[in-house]
Amino acid sequence: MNDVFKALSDPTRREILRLLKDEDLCPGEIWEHFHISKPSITHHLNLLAQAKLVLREKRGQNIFYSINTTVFQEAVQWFFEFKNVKIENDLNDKGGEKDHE
Amino acid sequence: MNDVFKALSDPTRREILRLLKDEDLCPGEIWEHFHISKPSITHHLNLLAQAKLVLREKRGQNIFYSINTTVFQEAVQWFFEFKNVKIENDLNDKGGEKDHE
DNA sequence: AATATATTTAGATAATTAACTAATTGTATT
DNA sequence: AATACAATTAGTTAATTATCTAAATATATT
Repeated sequence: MNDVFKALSDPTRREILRLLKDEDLCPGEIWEHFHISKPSITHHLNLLAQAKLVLREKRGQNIFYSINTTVFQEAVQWFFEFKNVKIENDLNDKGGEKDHE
Repeated sequence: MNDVFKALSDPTRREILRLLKDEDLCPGEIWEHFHISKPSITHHLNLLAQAKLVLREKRGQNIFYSINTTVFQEAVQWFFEFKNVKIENDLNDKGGEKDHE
């Protein structure tokens, strides 16, 4: 899960994911949407693939990248841990612990 | 939203959030859970606060940090953009281009 | 086999960042 | 006002990372 958050922490990589949301693309096509070099695109795609946020499939001369929805679901799960944050604490702590120093 | 993902990309900061999920804490209390210096804790809390993932409230000598659930919800929203990734593309692209290798 | 195209690898550099120690600020207590 | 405690700021360092150019690999076409 650390790899996932690391991968998502870069705007370029999030934009790549947004592009892949609509259609599978290969590095050259992705590259056309940015103003950075192809090796940089490769670097970002490696990090996304390492986090399993994207899948690759080689077809001839091209390598097609696609979104891996499974890992997206797992990431959402992480957030759901924070769904019901301290309900009774809001009553206990704030009322009772003021003079505890 | 970039600040949010940047803030979430560090394991220490995610652990801090997990601690704050159960109760509001001040930097000294948070510090006791880690093996890093207090200034480092301050640094992480600054990034979390900048991303608005936590709120601070000064009470006398202490500053209490708490989870800001609103921003968590916004982060989940980001993921929901990827809910229905390329449905017709799965039919067109993958069906048609298979045998071109 | 020679050439063109697509992508990655290698290696370097500049920017960012997480960590530290030492010093400072701010609040409470005696 | 002097002391103690809580937290931050300042300034440094080492590690990470995003980027680049040049070179290498791999596939397809002529």
